[in-house]
Amino acid sequence: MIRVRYAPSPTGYLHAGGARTCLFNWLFARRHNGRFILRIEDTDRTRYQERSLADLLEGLRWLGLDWDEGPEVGGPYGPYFQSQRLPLYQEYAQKLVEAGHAYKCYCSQERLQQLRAEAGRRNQPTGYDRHCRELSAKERAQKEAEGIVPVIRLKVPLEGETSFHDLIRGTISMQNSQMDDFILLKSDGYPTYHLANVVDDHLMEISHIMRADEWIPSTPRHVLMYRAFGWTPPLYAHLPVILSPTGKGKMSKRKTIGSDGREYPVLIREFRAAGYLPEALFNFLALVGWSYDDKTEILTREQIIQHFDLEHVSKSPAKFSYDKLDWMNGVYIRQLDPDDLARRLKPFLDKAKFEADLHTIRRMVPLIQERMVKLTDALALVDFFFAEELCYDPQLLIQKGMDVEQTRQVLAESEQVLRALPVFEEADIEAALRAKAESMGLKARQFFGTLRIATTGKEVAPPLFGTLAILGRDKVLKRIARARELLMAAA
RNA sequence: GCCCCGAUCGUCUAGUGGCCUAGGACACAGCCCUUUCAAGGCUGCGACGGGGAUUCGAAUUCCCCUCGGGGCACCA
Repeated sequence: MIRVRYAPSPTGYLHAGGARTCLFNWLFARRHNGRFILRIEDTDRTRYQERSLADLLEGLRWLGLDWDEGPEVGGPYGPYFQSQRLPLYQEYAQKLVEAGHAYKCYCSQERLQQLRAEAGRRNQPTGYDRHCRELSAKERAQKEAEGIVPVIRLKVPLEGETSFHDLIRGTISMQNSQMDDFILLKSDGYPTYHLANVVDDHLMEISHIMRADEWIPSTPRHVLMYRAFGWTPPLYAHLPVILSPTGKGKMSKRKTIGSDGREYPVLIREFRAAGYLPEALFNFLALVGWSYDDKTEILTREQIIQHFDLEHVSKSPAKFSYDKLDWMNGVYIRQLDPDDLARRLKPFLDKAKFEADLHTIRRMVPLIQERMVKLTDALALVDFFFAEELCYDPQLLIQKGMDVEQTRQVLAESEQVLRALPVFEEADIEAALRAKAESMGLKARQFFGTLRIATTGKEVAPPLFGTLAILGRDKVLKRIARARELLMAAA
């Protein structure tokens, strides 16, 4: 049975890198009919943030990444919060001490800090100097008597090397001499990541560990722990990290501002608020670090599940391409059923105080659907529908090759034609206006250009005839009249 | 400083010794379509980091260099 997990620590909001790691685990589980487990690694009390758990669960659900075991759904291997498993870690750490694979360390944090500073100054490795490794029973008793609460450290072999097989990278080894005696159990009784991770993965019968590249250096330590416990380690697959769009370093949770001043979303909640579709982000994220073939980019969730494999996971880190995500989001928006798009647009319009019912939004959709990259783009596309009064430079009314008088005529004639129309519908509006433009001997771009400015206040706007129909005859006539006033006043 | 991982167009990638004159996508440029803007269609620009070795043959295997990334906490 394949069992994989995503094990975030609730120290901040869910970001693209975490979501990608989660996605790969999820895909692997779904592909192989395995189980996907969500485990919360909340063993750092100083960095814990209450709101991050809710954000995490919400973000995963938004992306459609459901978990078979974990918070809110439970499961046979619980609890799924490490803070609720403390006695377990203490018990296992103790076992290691008793077996001689670990020992208690009484060094103060001040001493350790000094050690690091000193080593750093001399450009030496910064690890622990194993001061307490060979303490006698008497020495230990003395420290205990002084009331010092020890940490527990793993007794790393001094010689030899530790290696493991990575499903993506092959064999990776590290000299044991490169590892220090790292801490398993902190003095507050909480386990470090290393201990909790190994104990839980074993107890929860995790078969494959898929996590970011940055964990490679600590994997040999984990292997050493499995060995000390007498357990078989799971299979490892280290995923390439996602690089920041700024080009320096990996993608962080902090605000990322490109050299062009553009602000890049990194948190899932930010992508959502910016108007990205979950299915587009899902597709895009699946493709950062994994590829299907040499030509297919747009894949449904089902196709991705069906084809996902570790074979095609890349080894090298990838920059997060926002240009490509934008393109892909546009593709997904265009593919959306118009009713569906209208529903998704509603909250964004509501938030902008554009009061439109679903029916009206639905009428606008055909005009804007292929002009949006993100849902938020709709706002700038339709704002003129909701404006009380348009604000624009009257000179814009006068199109290239036209004069004030001709412009006045276009407005006057349009007004007349539109007023006379028996029904105010797109096809009729178009027919009448085209005929009028032709009879006046004006080019379409001239005639409609003037009208566009008059009715939308913009040089760039959605297709005119559909726009007029939605605006409605009253509003259109009012705006044309207003344009004539502005034109005359400016002339 | 030490250790680990990586390296194909500007970016994301395909490539698993001959199908490679290196394929696709994004971005960019041009043209077409067109009431503006989009969308769409067509075309173009554009890469195997360097040096050795193995081989009849190397983008693909090995070594060195270079460059990039990551790790070295009582964080995860």
